[in-house]
Amino acid sequence: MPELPEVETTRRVLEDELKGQVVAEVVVPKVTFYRPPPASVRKLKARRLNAFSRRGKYLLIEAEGLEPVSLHLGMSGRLYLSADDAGLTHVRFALRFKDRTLFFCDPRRFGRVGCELPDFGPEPLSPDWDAAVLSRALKASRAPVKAALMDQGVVAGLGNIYATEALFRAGVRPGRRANTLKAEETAKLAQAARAVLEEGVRLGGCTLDDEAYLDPRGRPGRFQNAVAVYGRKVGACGHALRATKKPIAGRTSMFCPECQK
DNA sequence: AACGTACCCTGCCGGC
DNA sequence: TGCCGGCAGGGTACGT
Repeated sequence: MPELPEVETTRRVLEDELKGQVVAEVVVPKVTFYRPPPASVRKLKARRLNAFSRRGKYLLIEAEGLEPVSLHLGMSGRLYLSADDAGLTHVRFALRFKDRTLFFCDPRRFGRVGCELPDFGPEPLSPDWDAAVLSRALKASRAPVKAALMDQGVVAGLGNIYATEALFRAGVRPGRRANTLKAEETAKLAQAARAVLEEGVRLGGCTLDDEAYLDPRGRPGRFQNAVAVYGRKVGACGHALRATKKPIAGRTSMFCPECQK
């Protein structure tokens, strides 16, 4: 579910709502078959939260006097800020504050808590990520360009939605071998990836259906209205869309046969 | 060694 | 109506 824009939106909401607050209690539901969260989560008790930061699709909780606690939402993980746990299922742990609680819910259990961060590629929204940096990575790969884009070691934060949208905007088919892109195409792709992620952040992430991503306040994003390809049968260009014959990096890959070469 | 694929899970949706 | 297969925005562990 969550790619860079959704994680970034979540981060901003948490920063707004919880920065400077002290964790009153760390709650781990007793009846659960989840592996209990690591000790680093329990240690958050009585700590002041200084900051929430993000690296790729990872969220980092920075508490006073502790190493940052990492959180990856996986496919279905969600943070939910509320007065009580009414209606919430699959709660993995919760941080209680004075007058409300932050719940981490994770139905599919693909989320990760308190794990070491893997090696990431550059942040696509940082000023030093550009066509030259992308070009170097793409030239070194014979994988489909979409697989390279979603490889967190190449660039951190793109998943199926935003990679799909970036390739459409750049006019490049997802199945093209990464090292066959022309300089001009790579330049367009880097620009498109940045633009699509910026738009995703500006619109507060992508909420394709109600069960999916919502921010910790329970609000949906608006990027779904700007989607040109992902989840559609007809592209924003007006052409019928197609999926690649085989999934790429295990993901369904839609593209416009007219607009993407 | 890089690249593809299977797998990890639950929930939802469409087809029969 | 109910069951079943397929699919879902994540990553990782293998096999080749």
